[in-house]
Amino acid sequence: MADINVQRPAAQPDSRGAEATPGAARAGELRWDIIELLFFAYRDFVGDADHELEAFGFGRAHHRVLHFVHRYPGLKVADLLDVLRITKQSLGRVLKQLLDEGYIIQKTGNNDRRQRLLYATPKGEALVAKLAGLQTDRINRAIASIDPAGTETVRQFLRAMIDRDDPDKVLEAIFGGGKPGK
Amino acid sequence: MADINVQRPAAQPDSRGAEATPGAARAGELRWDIIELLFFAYRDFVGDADHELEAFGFGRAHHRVLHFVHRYPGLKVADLLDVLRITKQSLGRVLKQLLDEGYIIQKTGNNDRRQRLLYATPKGEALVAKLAGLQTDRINRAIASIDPAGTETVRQFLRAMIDRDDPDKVLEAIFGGGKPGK
DNA sequence: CAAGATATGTCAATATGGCTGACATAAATG
DNA sequence: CATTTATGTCAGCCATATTGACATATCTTG
Repeated sequence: MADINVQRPAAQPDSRGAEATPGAARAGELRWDIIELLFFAYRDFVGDADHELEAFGFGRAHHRVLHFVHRYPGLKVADLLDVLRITKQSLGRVLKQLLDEGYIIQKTGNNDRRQRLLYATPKGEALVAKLAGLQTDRINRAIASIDPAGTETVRQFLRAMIDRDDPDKVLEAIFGGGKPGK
Repeated sequence: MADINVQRPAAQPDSRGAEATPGAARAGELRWDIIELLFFAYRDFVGDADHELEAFGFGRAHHRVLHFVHRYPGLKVADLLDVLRITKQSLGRVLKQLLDEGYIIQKTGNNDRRQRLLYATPKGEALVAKLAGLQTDRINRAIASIDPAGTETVRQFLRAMIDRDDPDKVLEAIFGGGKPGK
């Protein structure tokens, strides 16, 4: 059984090469540990849903669409493009599948009949809730391991990790607290 | 300027369809907000690096390889496959580029000469540190927004989000505290 | 009303980064 | 020597993303 060549994370001399990276933390202050934890935490977090989605012939892209349509009923296609930051061609494919298979329905906008307002069907609600259940279980386990007051700390940390310049409508709803329009 | 159709996240009736999702939280307890925050936080977090990587003709896959080789010098190819959970064919492509372009070097194992131990070159160190600098800036900004003691809470939360069954060598190093071998 | 802008949809081609299966080589192991 | 292990590679497939071009319906404006 081959011996182990892996050393613990070496306290690197931190050879930040090139001309002092713009706006970067000084040497020795890099958050290697948190960078790494975010990688693993997110990998396992989305892994929960990925596994379940396979049984439906769906991928992560479908989950993201279904999630936001569920959360923000009446979302327009253009809003979804903003939020997901993908092109309409990419969205088109997964959205068509979700529509064809009855997970989402479109309704023509009342004021602007060009718009297609998106809503999750009961079938769609069921799937997205199932996926959220798996992820919630993981989150609850993690929250149980920290100080009760820590939940708000984690929430605040995550919020502060998000770019707030040029927010889309969903981010406005999350942050704005009260500027959901304009 | 078309009116806004997006409502704030509706307190959904939470139609967990189908037979009570196995092991899932009960209705009304789903962590929709944290699920969503994780999506946005991770998107922007990796976005920092993604943008920079473009200039080098690299993608996320290259970053991940470079990161772990940097952090765990002497990592074997097989270890990297475990950590990244991809196939050797997939790894082969990006690893070959990183080797060809001088970001990583291989050294034949001392005990087992079949092994190729991986090390980041100064060029590789410079790139990975530059990327980590960008991400560290974001993390520092987020940490600055929470209680000083909150950093450890966040770290603990992230650690608890990670699967610990069948850990690879990197996770053993992160968690094991002292069982880096076997 | 006619002209232009907007919201959506679709066709075609391409890139990235995963995957499987098959096979080859070198070196360790029994 | 036979087998297993560590690595590499060829060939093809799939999902998801991209760009550019174009079509249609509808709203807005001069």
